[in-house]
Amino acid sequence: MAVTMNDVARVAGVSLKTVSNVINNYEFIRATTKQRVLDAIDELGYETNLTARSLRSGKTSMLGLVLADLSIPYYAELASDIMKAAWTRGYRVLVEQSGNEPEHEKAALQGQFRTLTDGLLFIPLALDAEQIIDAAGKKPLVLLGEFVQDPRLDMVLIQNHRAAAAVTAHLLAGGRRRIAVVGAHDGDTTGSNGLRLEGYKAALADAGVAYDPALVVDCDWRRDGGAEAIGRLLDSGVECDAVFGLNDALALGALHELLVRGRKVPEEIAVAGFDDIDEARFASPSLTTVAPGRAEIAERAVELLINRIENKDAAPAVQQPEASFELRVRQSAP
Amino acid sequence: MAVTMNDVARVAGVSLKTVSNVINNYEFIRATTKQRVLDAIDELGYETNLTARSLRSGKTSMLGLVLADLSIPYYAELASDIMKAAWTRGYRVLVEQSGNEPEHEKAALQGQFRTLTDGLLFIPLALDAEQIIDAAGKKPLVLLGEFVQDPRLDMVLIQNHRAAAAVTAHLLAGGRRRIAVVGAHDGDTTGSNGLRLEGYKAALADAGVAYDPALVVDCDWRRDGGAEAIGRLLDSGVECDAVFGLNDALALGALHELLVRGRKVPEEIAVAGFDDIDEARFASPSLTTVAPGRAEIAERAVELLINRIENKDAAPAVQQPEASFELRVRQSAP
DNA sequence: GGCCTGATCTGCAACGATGTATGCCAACAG
DNA sequence: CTGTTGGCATACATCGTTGCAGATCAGGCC
Repeated sequence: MAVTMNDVARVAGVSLKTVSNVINNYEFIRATTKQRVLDAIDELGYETNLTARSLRSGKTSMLGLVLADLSIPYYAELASDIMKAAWTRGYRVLVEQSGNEPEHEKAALQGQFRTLTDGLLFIPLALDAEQIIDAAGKKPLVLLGEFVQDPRLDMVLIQNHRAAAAVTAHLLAGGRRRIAVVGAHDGDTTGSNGLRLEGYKAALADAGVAYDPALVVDCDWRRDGGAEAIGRLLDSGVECDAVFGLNDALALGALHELLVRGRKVPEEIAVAGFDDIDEARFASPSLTTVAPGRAEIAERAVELLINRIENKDAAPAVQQPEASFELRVRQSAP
Repeated sequence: MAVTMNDVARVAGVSLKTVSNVINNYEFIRATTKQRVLDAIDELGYETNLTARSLRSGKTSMLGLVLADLSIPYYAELASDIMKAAWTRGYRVLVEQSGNEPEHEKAALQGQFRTLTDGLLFIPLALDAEQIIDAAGKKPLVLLGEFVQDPRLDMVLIQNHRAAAAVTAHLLAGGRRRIAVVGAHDGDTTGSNGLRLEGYKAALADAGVAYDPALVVDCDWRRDGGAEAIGRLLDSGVECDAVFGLNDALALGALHELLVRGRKVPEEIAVAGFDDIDEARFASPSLTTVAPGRAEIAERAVELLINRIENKDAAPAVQQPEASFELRVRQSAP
């Protein structure tokens, strides 16, 4: 079997508890004793059994991260940042893919998954705030600002409205007047789709350009969704001089479809996205987009969650820090 | 505090062990007793404490997955597939990012990380076979066929040699004669880089085309590495009519750089990659590449690892299944 | 010398589940 | 009526740690 503290204690000639004390850096241990224990640990190749420690201490030092799917670049990049942020603070991250299904999201919120983690980072896609509050247990929970927004929940916010307005304003400044929106439904006002659409409308209004619902097409937020949606729009005879994909995958899908159809980008039609995934820089033409502060989001979310975990008693008001965004102008919409 | 089996037992009026038996589907339980227990579980909202179960049973039902970084699309997509494959078999996956650093890889192989998992899936990048064997503990370990290859280790193999030869043969069939290779060093013979380079050479030899080491440029296996490397090659005055990026990120980086420099792809220079990440389909022009059977690799690796975990006693010979590959011809090299 | 203080180390119980051994009862055979 | 079998339920020990409450001992002080 595995080497236990007991074995180390025997070899070092001390009590089991002393071994524990050495490992946990208890202050009052004679240097010589400490050394003997450390030598024994080395000799036997002892490794702390984290499962036992968790059971006894009630802490797992793991954070849960629930997202739709790692194969989506934005989530993968965010997950990577979150894992790094957690790591530097002594936590590991256990990822759970919800596949965008309400049942999976609910299960992740309340199921046994929670017993494995000290707290949860959650990117909700299928559940609304009400359902989340119902399903969530007592453990700390921090949402990552995507679709849901609610004053009762801790979350890190993306400036969906302002960032989308900035992108739109940039397109308008470039002289575009008929800007198609890919990834929303006319009338959406909540969630990332709604908030970004509202930002788009606000920028139009600022510039005195009329809003035309015919320019708004909805679809799955994936590359193929974006390609299909812009195709549908063009086939329906609607003309446009710019496309705003509500995330980069949509924009890249649309960009691809436009080029396939022989449209010149950006001369004829400009394209812009939202997220600034790495791929955006290397697309051809490279994609103009807005960076929602991914690293900052990861950092803030992890920090907030760990604060909640470690200061359970203190229960200050709900926190909703906002990440800062930055427009990235590239070739697709100079 | 949390609800325990004890609480359930009290409410249901049975012993703690009976609750355990119900949960574990023990056969001989009166239907009425079972129902009473289930009702109590429901009433109290009891959730099994997985930490306690793990400690007692010695199984965590978690697989470790060590890879360089989730922000690399190929790894993210592979991780996603692995998590799904593990999930259907009742296992969760704990991901650890090595950042391509030997120290991190070693730590993941032997550290406390192992006590959290029943077995490890490992994509080695920095360590060689010898170091892996030295560092690895007794728990099951399966490598994912990237760089390391060794008859003493379980692993799922990618047909690096044959797949790279197939890509090269396709480029040759298209009339290309000066095919640059991005991502290897002349003389590499092992690892993904070496094996793919060897495949390339074999295909050249088959077609009676001479191998020119000047066409081989090395760099980091990332988009920006590919861009920089092809730039370096062209700046040095070497001309080529095709580029084979040893993975898709390299190929896409190179593709981007070529277009920036005004080269026509594929008319002037064809581009091909290796991996078939989702992005390849939506690049412009879309990228010709080879799909190394990612889903199959994930499936096989998980299956092999779980077999090792669950049939510890039986220790048959080392297993090294090979995933099948498929050429995906697209616009960048028709 | 007796008492107190602080450094150093120890034993026991407990975290919440499961494995083993066993008890109890009804049904059935002899 | 006794003995055996099999269904059903239980008690106890145990996994490897850590928290809590001491135990021990040397040195300083009155």
